Amino acid sequence: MKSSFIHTYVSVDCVVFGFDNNQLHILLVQRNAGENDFNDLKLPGSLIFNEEDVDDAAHRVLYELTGIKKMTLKQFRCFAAPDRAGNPEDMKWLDQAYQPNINRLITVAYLSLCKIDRKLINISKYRSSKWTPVSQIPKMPFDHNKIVEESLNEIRNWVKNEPAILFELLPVKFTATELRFLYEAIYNRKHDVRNFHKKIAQMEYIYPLDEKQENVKHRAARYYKFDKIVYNKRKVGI
Amino acid sequence: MKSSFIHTYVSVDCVVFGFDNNQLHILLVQRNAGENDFNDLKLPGSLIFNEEDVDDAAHRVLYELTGIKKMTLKQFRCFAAPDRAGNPEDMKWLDQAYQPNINRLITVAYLSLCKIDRKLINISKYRSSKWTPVSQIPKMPFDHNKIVEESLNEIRNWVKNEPAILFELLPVKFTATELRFLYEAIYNRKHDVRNFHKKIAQMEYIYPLDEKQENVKHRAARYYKFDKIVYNKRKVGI
DNA sequence: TCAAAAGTGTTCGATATACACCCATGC
DNA sequence: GCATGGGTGTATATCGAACACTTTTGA
Repeated sequence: MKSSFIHTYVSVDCVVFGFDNNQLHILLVQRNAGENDFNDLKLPGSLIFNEEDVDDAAHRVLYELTGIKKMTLKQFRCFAAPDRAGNPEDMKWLDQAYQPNINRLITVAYLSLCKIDRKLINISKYRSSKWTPVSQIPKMPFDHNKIVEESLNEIRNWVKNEPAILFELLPVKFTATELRFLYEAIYNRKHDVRNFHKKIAQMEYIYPLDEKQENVKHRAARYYKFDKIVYNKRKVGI
Repeated sequence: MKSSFIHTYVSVDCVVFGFDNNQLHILLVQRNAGENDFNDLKLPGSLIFNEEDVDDAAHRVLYELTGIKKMTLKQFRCFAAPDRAGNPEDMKWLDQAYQPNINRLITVAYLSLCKIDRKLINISKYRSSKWTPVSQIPKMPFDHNKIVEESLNEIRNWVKNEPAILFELLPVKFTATELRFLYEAIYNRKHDVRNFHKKIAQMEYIYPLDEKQENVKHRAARYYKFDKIVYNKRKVGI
């Protein structure tokens, strides 16, 4: 009886969202560092270390992947189906990447966010990473496709509870249209332009700059900025 | 390097909510089966078995605790702080309950719901269980107090996304006042009686019966029932 | 007839939705 | 001057919040 309790390895996997070209993207990595093609992508992740909390492991993975120290992240689910690493290909890769005879692997999935134009400094074991539009996510190893699918629901909840995270996906200065397209990409529905302007006008934590777009071949759009201090004050008021 | 990846034990812990006397309760168990006092309570839980998904482990724990086969449940967070089982008392108990030298223990926490007047058939390793009002949760081992704290936020989200779960906490036939008190207990704020009646009148999935309370020393309240079929139709419509 | 809880309608403000035209810019 | 996308206001429906008195029942 006692021996049937299982001793497992635990990993973290991170779904890092970016936003570009009116589409959500996810940062995927090449599974096999040695090969130079992008036909074998997966979510960035790692086994957890001894004496390491899962949140810390996720921060570590993200740091190694991007060079950013304290990325905003949120745990959203533990995936532990016994056969999730049952594919022979995947088992082989585990043996190679970590150590032989990993009998069982449970993963804790995280959401994270990154300005997609940010220069990433990759010091991880993965040779390279690639921003992939959510509409073009390839078939991935383990249950990574399932994790991505669930992450798309989770990010909606997250935005609802903490709208500030939107601004981690946008440039520091952004236009109303960019913000609207971001909403549209996350919620997958259109928003009326006029109503949207009204909405941001009454969000005190979004303030307009005098600055406008330059070198655009149409009327230049105004830039806005997010005011974290005002945002945080608002929250304690609730 | 490779050896610093950790092989851990994984458990599930369940926060089972009940509702009685206008208060939320949580089902706690006696940690030490041999002793007959209720001074050492904890959340029901178990290590996971080989070849067992965490969701299945949670279902197993709940079945052994209540005799109910498919309780509604929801995973809400993985707790993995390295020192979460670091208390010597807790380590001693782990050695005794499972096996010696459990070096590290990660837990996946679940929410679940139970009609509190339901007769429970306890076949678990715990001698007995006890419904405890959330206002009177004692100090518990490991990080169980923290888990309970977070579960109270989670249940609010859950109700928002899936109001049907409320009815798993109420008798099959319930009065408007019972439902209102349940809302009040979960959200920890008062609701206006008239507005509340209006609200349930326009929830098509709550329908009034002709039946009323009996043997009450005041005006008898009407009973209502929850219609799962109407509820599910409504959902696909969204 | 009293105590205790059930039940009932209206008003107001805030919020969400629908909808169409002029403006600024580069070419 | 035209193509491209930016920016603006009003009217209506919906939802949530505030608020006080009458009804039913058993003791």
